[in-house]
Amino acid sequence: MKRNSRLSLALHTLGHMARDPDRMRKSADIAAHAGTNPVVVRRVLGSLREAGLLVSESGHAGGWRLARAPQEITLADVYLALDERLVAPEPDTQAHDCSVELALHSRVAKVMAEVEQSLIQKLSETTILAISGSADESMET
Amino acid sequence: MKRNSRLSLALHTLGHMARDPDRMRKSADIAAHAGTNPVVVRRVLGSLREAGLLVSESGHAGGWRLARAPQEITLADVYLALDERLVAPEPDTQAHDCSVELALHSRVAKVMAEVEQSLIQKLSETTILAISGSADESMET
DNA sequence: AATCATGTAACTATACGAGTTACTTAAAAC
DNA sequence: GTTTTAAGTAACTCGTATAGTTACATGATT
Repeated sequence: MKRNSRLSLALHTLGHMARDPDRMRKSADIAAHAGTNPVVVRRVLGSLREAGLLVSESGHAGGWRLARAPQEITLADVYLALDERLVAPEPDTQAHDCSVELALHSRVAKVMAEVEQSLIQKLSETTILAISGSADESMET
Repeated sequence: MKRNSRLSLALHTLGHMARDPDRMRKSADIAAHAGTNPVVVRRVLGSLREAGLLVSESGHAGGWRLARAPQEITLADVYLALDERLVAPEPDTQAHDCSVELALHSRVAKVMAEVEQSLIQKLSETTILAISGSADESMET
């Protein structure tokens, strides 16, 4: 794995969970399927648990499971839970008192914010049930 | 400097150039103003020259200058010249024959492509003259 | 020829994220 | 109540990407 893998891993895992929401899955199994490490899985899914998308349990029958119905979880929920930003934020301008830099920053920051909102809006239109390939929700390309 | 600085540096520099398009600027001066290194400046501006946005000259009266009028250069031109991507592309899926991964990839890739187009569209609506703070083109926030 | 700027290769330093190891905590099985 | 099994987490290594730096070649003007 390399870049942006947290979101990919999260969505991939939730897609599978959506097909069989009641089944408990171990981080070791998830990691094996995704070709990564159990600790990495726990870190990523831990963020989703904090956001209320997943629940986890320790012990023999432990593992991970959806916290609510798969049609109630959108790609936007997942995107926001991990706080990755697929749209790069403007780097903090260090109070350079340069009018060009100020004008530039406000202009670009505004555009990026709009684009970010647009992304979230689009992501919110797809649920993880659709990603799962379940027949319940069609996958028109 | 750290991240995403190429685009910032490019736009900042072009913003200044837009205020006085005929003046030649040395990479050393630009670097001093931006708080970076002349070689870094030459690398970034070199990309803009390849894209036809700037011209450069060697020797005593040498330096860098806009290749065309500042109102003819938009932020999108600059964004495309450097081929940074502020919108993260989906990482290449390594032919994992997993239906969830495939569905996920096509879904997300489509959204990201739309968002990227939207970003470019928005960037194309602002010229570097507007960034320059020149009175010719207003800066309504 | 001397000077001054760009052009560029090659290297270093740094930041960041994934991966890994090792350990603690918690719940179920026995 | 001890064993087993899984999550939780800290701390570290490793790979990679990018800025920064050094050094030198090329080209234009004086």
